[in-house]
Amino acid sequence: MNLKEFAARIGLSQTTVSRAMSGYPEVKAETRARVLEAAERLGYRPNSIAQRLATGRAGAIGIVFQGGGRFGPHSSEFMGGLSTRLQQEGIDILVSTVESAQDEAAAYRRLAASKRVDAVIVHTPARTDERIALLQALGLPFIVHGRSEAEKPFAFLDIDNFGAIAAATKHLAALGHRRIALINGDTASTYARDRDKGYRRTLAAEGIAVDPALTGHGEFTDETGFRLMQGFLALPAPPTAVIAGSMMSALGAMRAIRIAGLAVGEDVSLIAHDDVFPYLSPDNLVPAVTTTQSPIRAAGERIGDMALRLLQGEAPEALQEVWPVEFVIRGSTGAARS
Amino acid sequence: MNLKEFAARIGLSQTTVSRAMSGYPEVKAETRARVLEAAERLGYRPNSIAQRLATGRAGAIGIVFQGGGRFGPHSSEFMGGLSTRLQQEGIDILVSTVESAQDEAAAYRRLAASKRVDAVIVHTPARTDERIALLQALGLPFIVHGRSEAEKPFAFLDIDNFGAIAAATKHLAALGHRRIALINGDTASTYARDRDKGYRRTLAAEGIAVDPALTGHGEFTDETGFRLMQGFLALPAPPTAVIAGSMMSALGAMRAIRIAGLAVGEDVSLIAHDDVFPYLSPDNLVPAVTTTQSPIRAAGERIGDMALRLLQGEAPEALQEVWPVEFVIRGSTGAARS
DNA sequence: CTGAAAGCGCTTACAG
DNA sequence: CTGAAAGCGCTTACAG
Repeated sequence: MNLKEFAARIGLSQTTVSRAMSGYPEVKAETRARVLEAAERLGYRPNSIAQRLATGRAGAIGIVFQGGGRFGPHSSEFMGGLSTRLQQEGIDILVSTVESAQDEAAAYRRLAASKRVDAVIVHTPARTDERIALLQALGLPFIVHGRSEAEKPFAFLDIDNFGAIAAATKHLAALGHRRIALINGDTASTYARDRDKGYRRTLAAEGIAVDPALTGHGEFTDETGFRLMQGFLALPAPPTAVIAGSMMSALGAMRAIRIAGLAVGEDVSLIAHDDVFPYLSPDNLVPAVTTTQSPIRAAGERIGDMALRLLQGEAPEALQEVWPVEFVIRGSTGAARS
Repeated sequence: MNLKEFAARIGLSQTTVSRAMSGYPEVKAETRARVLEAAERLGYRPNSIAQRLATGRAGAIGIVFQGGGRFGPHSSEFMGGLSTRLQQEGIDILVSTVESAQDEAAAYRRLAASKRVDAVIVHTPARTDERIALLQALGLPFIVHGRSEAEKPFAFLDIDNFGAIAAATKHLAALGHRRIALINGDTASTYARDRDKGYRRTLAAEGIAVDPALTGHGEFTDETGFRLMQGFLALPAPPTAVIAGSMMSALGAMRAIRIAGLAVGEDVSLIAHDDVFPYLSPDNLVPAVTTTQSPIRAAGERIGDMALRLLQGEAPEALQEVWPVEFVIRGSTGAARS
C-alpha cells in the first residue's frame, strides 16, 4: 500500500498524512493520532526510497573496509555500536569492501557521485591521510575514528593512545622493569605513532634508554604477536616485560613466553592494550591480563551520534573528542626479577 | 550533475543516455561509447536512489543481528565474504541490530513494508524457526545460512555439521578414546542438533555409551569453553578428549586443561570445529589444533551469489546447498593414555 | 490546520 | 536506433 491508497482509505490528503507521519507540528493532534493508528492497523509504512529521493537525504552512512572485508574483531565491535545508534534514527549503514587504498578512494568518489550516503566513517587514519583531503574536496561529510593532520579541521573521535601506553610503560618501570618491549601496529598510522611516543617519552622520563630492538610492528594477530615475542626473547638481553597492541597479539606473545619456559606475570610481565570482547575477556585468561582499555563499541555508538549531528549541520570542528583510556591491573604484571 | 543536465551537455535525450549507461542493447555501440566516455570525463553517475525508485528494486540485502549487534568473529568473516560478492553487483548490505527475537520479527516487517531491501539473510536458524514462516508470509525473499524445517521450501546454505562432528568423534575413537566430551552451541539451533547427532551416532557405532555429563551447551566464547571444560575435568571419570564447537571455546578449554596440570594432545586430545580466522589460526597454537573446518567467508560469498540468483527469479528450492567439512589433523590429538 | 500540485532523478513502455 | 512523456512514491512550498 502506498501513500495515495492509504490517504484515500482514511479520507485525508497525501499532504496531511505525510505530515502527520513525519511529525510535523502543523497537524492537529487528533488528526495525527488517527493517521498513526490507521497506519499501524493497515500496515502502511512510507517507502523509504521515495522519501529519500524527495528529501535529498540518503538516510545512510557509509563505511569502507580494506583487505576484502577481512575486518577483525575490533571492526565488528565498532560496527555493533555504530549500528545500534544509527538504527534508532532509521539511518542505514552501508558497508563497502575494497582491496587497496586506491580502491578506497574510488569508493568514496562513487558514493559521493551516486548520492548513496550522507556521510562516511573513516578509520585507522595515517598521520597524513589523503582520504581526508579527498572527502573534503568531494564535499562528502565524514567522521574520522582516530586522528590525523590536515589543513582544514574535521570531525573525529580518538582515544588517548599516548596516555594509554605511557601509563602502561610507567607501571612497568615502577615495578622495576628496565627492558620493556612494545608490540605496535602499522607504522604509518597515527595511533601507532602516538603509542610509540607514549612509550619513548615515559622511558626517557624514567631514565631508561630506548632499545630499537625491543619495538616491533605488524598486524594485530596472534601470529604476529607470537613471532615478535619470540624475536624479543631470542635477544642477548631479552625483555622482562612486554606491551602488546591488542588482545590477539597478547595471546601470541603469551604463547611465545610459555614456549620459552617462562611464566607470564612472573618471569615476563605483560600488558595488553585492548577493548573488552564479549567472547575473549582479559579477566578469563590465566593469568588475568593487565590492560589499558577503551570500549570500541561505545566509540562506535558515539561516532554514530556525531555523524547525526554533523548531518544536522554542526560544524566539524565542534565534533572532536579524545577519550581517556582505562588502566586495569591484573595478574599478568609483577615486580621485575632481579 | 543529474541526468537532465548531463544529457543536455552531450546533446542526447535522457532516454538514450539512460539506456547507454545501463547497458541496454538497443543503443548504437558508437553512441554508448560516447556516453560512457563523457560520463567518465564529466563525472556523471546516476543517482542510485532515483534508480531504485524508478525500477522498484531496493538494490540492498538486509541482515539482522541479535544481541545489540554484538556480532562475533564468525559474523565478521561471513559479512566480509557477503559484501565482497554483493559489491561486485552494486548491491548494498543493510545491517540491522536488535535485542530480541521479537524485535527481529519487527525488523523484517519494517524492512518489507518500507521496501528497503530486496531480500534478507537469516542466520543461526532454530530447528523450527518462526522467522522463516514470517518471511514467507511477508513475501520478502530470503536465504538461510543453516538449515531448518518448514512447510514450504526455501533457499539455504549449510555445512555438514553432522559429518564434521561424526568425523571428529570417529577419529578420537580410533585413537582409543572412550570418554569424549562435546562443547556444543545453543540447543535450539539446527547446527547444534546436527552436531549432537553426529556425535551420538558415531559413539553408538563405535560401541561407546553416551554419557550426558560429557555434553555441554553455551555461547562460543572463551569463558564458556573454560567453564564447561573445568566441569568435565571435575567429573569422577573425566574425558580424555574433547570436541569444542569453536576456536574461542577451544581456547577456553585448553586453558582449563592446562590449569588442571594436563597437557593438550597428550593427556587430553582436543578438536575444534571452526573456520580459519586470519587473526587466530589453529596452526599457530601450541600444540597446533586439529580442526573440522569450513570457510565461513566463502559461505558468505556463496550466499551473496544465491541471493542474486533468487532476485533474478530462481526458485528457492533450486538454491539449497550443503557443504562438506574439511578435517585437518594437527598436534592436539593423540592416542588415549591407557 | 488542510489540500492541490510541482518536483526529486531516474526508467521504460510507446511511438517513430 | 532515438526521443517525448508518464510514472515510481514520497515531500513541501504555496495557497487557502
